[in-house]
Amino acid sequence: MRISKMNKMHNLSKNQQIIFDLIHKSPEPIKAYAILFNVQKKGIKAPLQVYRALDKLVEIGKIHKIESRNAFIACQNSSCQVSKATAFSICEICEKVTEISSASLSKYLTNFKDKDGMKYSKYNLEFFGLCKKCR
Amino acid sequence: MRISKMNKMHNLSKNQQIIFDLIHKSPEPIKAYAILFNVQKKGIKAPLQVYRALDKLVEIGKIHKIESRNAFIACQNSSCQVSKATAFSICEICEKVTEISSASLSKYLTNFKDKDGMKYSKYNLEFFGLCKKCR
DNA sequence: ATAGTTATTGTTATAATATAACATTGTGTA
DNA sequence: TACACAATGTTATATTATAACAATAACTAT
Ligand SMILES: [Zn+2]
Ligand SMILES: [Zn+2]
Ligand SMILES: [Zn+2]
Ligand SMILES: [Zn+2]
Repeated sequence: MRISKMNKMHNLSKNQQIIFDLIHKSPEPIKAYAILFNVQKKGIKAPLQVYRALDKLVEIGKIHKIESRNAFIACQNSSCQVSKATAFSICEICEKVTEISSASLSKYLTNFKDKDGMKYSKYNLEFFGLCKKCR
Repeated sequence: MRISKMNKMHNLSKNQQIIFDLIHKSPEPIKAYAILFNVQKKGIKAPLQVYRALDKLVEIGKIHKIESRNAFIACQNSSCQVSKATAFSICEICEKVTEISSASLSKYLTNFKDKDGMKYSKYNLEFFGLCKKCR
C-alpha cells in the first residue's frame, strides 16, 4: 500500500513545509512579508500563500505567533500539539524571543480561575525584559 | 496662580481626552479606525492623530491594547498607573474583554523566574474562552 | 476504481492597521 | 521673554491581513 504524501500526522504540504523550514531556521521571530520575500525563489509569490500556511502551522502548533510583534517563531517545546497554552519571553532590545516551558507556570495558568470561578481553555502570555546578552 | 490646563498628573490633552472618552464608554474593545470614524465629528481627521493619542494613553496606563485583537479598552483597574502587568479574559464568541485583577495572579507573574533565574519587568496575558453569557 | 469530499494551491484585488516626514502651535519652566 | 518639549495638523506611504473566485491534489468510503 502506497504511503500517502500527506497523512493524518500533519505531514506538511509543500508550501507549509517551505515556510516552516524558513521559520525554523530563523534565529528570531520572522514577519509574514519577510517570509514572503524569502520564499519567492521557491515559487511562493503572494501574501495569501504565506498567510494560509501560517494559519495552518499555528493551528497544528508547529509555530506560534508573537502577538505583540506580528511575527512567527517555530515551537521550541516539541510538545505544543496545539497552540493553546503559550508563554514567551521577549527581549526589548534585541527582540530575541524564547518559548517558556515551565510546568509550574502552565499548571498555574491552566488552573487559574477568575473571580467568577471561570476557567479558560486557552492563554497566551508574553513577558518583556532584557535578555542575558543585553543586560 | 493660574491652574495649568495640562499638568504633571497626566491631565489629558484635547485629542487624548476625546479618544479616551470614546474608548471608556465603549462596552467592548474598539479598533483604531473605528475610533477615527467616531471622532471625525469632533475634528480628528487623520489616523496619526488617533494613533498618537492611543500611544500616550497606553503609556500612562489609561487604556490597554488587546494585542490579539488590535483593539483598545479602558483600564478597568484604576490602578494601572503604567501598562506593565496586564491580564485579560477574552470571549471567543462575543469578543467581550475583561481586565483581570487578581492579586495572586499578578504576584505569581511578577515574581516568575525562568529557568535561567531571570525575572521580567513587564508582561501581558490573554486568556481565551467563553464568557458566562455565551456558554 | 470511482464518486464525493475536503485540503491545498494559484491569482488578482483590496481591506485594515500603522508609521514617516515635515510644518506649526500650545504649554510649562526658568 | 526665551527655551524646551508636548501636542497638533497634514499628506503620503508602509505594513499587515483578508475577500473572492478558480483550479488542482489528496483523502474517504464505497
Ligand atoms: Zn510551543
Ligand atoms: Zn537581548
Ligand atoms: Zn489596567
Ligand atoms: Zn461571550
